[in-house]
Amino acid sequence: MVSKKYIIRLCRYRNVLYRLKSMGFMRVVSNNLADATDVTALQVRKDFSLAGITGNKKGGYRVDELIEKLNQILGKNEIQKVILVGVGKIGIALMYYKGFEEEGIKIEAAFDIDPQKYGKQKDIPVLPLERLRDFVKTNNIKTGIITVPDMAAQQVFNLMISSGIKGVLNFAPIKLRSTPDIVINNVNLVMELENLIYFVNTGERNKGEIL
Amino acid sequence: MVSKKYIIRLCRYRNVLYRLKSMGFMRVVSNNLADATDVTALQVRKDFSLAGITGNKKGGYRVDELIEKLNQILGKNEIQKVILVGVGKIGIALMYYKGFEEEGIKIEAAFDIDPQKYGKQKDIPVLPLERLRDFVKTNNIKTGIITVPDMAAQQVFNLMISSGIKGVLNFAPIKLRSTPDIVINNVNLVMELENLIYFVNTGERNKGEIL
DNA sequence: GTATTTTTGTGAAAAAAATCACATATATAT
DNA sequence: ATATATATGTGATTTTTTTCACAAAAATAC
Ligand SMILES: NC(=O)c1ccc[n+]([C@@H]2O[C@H](COP(=O)([O-])OP(=O)(O)OC[C@H]3O[C@@H](n4cnc5c(N)ncnc54)[C@H](O)[C@@H]3O)[C@@H](O)[C@H]2O)c1
Ligand SMILES: NC(=O)c1ccc[n+]([C@@H]2O[C@H](COP(=O)([O-])OP(=O)(O)OC[C@H]3O[C@@H](n4cnc5c(N)ncnc54)[C@H](O)[C@@H]3O)[C@@H](O)[C@H]2O)c1
Repeated sequence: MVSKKYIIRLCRYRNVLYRLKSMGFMRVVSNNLADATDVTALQVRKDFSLAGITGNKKGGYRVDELIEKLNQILGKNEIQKVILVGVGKIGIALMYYKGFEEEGIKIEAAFDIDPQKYGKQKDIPVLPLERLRDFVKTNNIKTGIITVPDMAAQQVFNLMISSGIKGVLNFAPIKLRSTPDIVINNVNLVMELENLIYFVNTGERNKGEIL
Repeated sequence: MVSKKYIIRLCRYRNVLYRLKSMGFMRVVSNNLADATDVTALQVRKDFSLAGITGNKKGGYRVDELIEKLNQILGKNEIQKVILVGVGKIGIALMYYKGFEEEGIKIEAAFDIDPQKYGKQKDIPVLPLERLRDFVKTNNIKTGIITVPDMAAQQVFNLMISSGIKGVLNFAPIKLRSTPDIVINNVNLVMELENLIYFVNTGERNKGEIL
């Protein structure tokens, strides 16, 4: 059983590795990765050790091998399909963001209740909410993003889950009522900012929470 | 020295308390707060104990008193001024978001290098980047949000810090080079999604990382 | 007015995560 | 070939965070 923090560190290593690879690096030592990801070299090695990844006593790790292993662990070898509900300000920002596709994540469709939104954004179809269930089943989608107003979030969530979705990235600052088999990651930007402001005001050092 | 997680829990309690208050509640027991915030009742009491907040052995905590204490600890008794740099898709979404003001956070101004963006968004002035330093000093701003393209983030960060900013909420998925006295909270949405997908794919239960 | 129930509060214990200490392998230099 | 420097790898240790166990206070019931 692994923790979220651990997986996020693996993702970070992977990101850095791709950049190193594109720069022509063949090998990398734990120290390089540590510098680039804000963890200690020891933590890097421990993580790899735990992940069953092994390097050379001198000369560190082979970049290609590392990427391959991490991709395997992180399930990055096929494109990950997601849907999005709520084609508003933040939803549209996400739909136009190129960063997801670069990581093999594709927003296959978006849904809204406002007919004015139907059509396309970028190359992503925007469909009526009623078509969600069918779309999710047909395309075997397992992951959804919620960017609807707070009041609508629970109801959209319920629809998603009953349609077969297993994991939700939720931008509404509410606690979704759910069951333990569903994975929910909440993005609460107000809280991120409140938190930041707290540490700024008190002058206390935020001990480098990852992410 | 407190951790980020701890402060975030306090923020969550506070949110729930405001809602309870608006519903007319005068008192609350640790169990209620626990249910609403996805932590255990014990954790709630421990947190309060640590924060020097004390309740009644029966009848729990006074809502008003709790809110007051939490506001005090979290520095919520005055409006928190922030600036934003990068009036693009995500920057604009944030500028139009009402959730910040509801929590006493005000985006005082935004900055960009594209003259087409100058003017206003909602009621927030959008100014040339060159005016940042002056604005920050004059208005004694301590907190900034970075929503510029990845390539520009470090440079904008440097400008912010050299202008007197002490804390940054960074949306660019890069590691900002900084010094230990500066607080940085990174929001990495790709990683949130990658992480979610990992737990969906493996069927492992993500042990409820807060936030 | 005494017993019972409810709920806080905290020192102690357990669990989880990070770090240390050091053994081990391998490349490079001499 | 031997010594030296560089890095990994892991059991042990420390630190941090959460949970347990139970005492104490206050309301309610009998
Ligand atoms: N905008 C931000 O910067 C920001 C920041 C943090 C959190 N959020 C949260 O993100 C969510 C969306 O914010 P926004 O600013 O993009 O809002 P928005 O009003 O711009 O967009 C909401 C969209 O959801 C659609 N919608 C409403 N009810 C729906 C339903 N039942 N089913 C499907 N679609 C529905 C609306 O038609 C609209 O297109 C909110 O919960 C908000 O709290 C936004
Ligand atoms: N859009 C998203 O959903 C999303 C999601 C995750 C992360 N991000 C990150 O947020 C950042 C912004 O993304 P976006 O989609 O809003 O981009 P965008 O291109 O829509 O907007 C960027 C804005 O920054 C301005 N800008 C560029 N260089 C600048 C500089 N040196 N100083 C000041 N302003 C400058 C541009 O004029 C533009 O207005 C990126 O780092 C991106 O990786 C965005």
